[in-house]
Amino acid sequence: MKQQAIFRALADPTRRAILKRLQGGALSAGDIGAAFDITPASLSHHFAVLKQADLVRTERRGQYIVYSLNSTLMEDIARMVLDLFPPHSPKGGKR
Amino acid sequence: MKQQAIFRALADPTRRAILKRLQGGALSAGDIGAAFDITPASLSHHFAVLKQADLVRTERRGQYIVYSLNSTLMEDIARMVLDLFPPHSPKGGKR
DNA sequence: TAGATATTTAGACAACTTTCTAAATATCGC
DNA sequence: GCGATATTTAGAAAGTTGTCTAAATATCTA
Repeated sequence: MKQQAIFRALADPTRRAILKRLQGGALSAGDIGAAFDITPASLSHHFAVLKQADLVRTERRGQYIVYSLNSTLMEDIARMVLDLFPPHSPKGGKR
Repeated sequence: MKQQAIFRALADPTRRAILKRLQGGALSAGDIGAAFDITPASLSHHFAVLKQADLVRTERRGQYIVYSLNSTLMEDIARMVLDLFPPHSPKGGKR
């Protein structure tokens, strides 16, 4: 798990917005881009960063390339973040 | 809560290492810096970024300036991150 | 196969970051 | 108050990032 790639990917607001946009399900690059005032080329760059961090997965579907969240990473990421802070209630439990 | 400041602060490996170093308790700027091959001036810059994100607090103690984690932010940050991904098991439960 | 649509790659540029050295500020002990 | 120690501020250099335009690649439809 490339911690640095993940933190770096999350540092940009456009990329976080892309992730949010994908919460509803997979979308084509174009459909994602429709929400942003940015060129397709710039979008593509952000996708590359997200992909390198393995935060999104791609699948070509005919003419389109469809992006989806890699939500299996979620717990890892949460752990990564929590790991930066001292334990609250050391074992068993959240809450 | 300045989401952007927080994500930006976490994006740098030196700053994450500083946070880890503070897990054991408050330390002076110099004590923190002892672990890094970096000038005091550069360290100070990183402290400023962490402070701006409110991830650390400072207190002058005589000659020293003592840094400590603002761990009350921890849950907010975890939520911020998890918020980027779709809910796993919607209500009640973790695990 | 040709033209249209969707996306990425290449290359350039401005803005921001990380780092440095040098100088400024604050506090301590004498 | 002076000199020493601790930290920050200022200003500059090198590297990285986010954006753009132009061109390349892939797929669809006719």
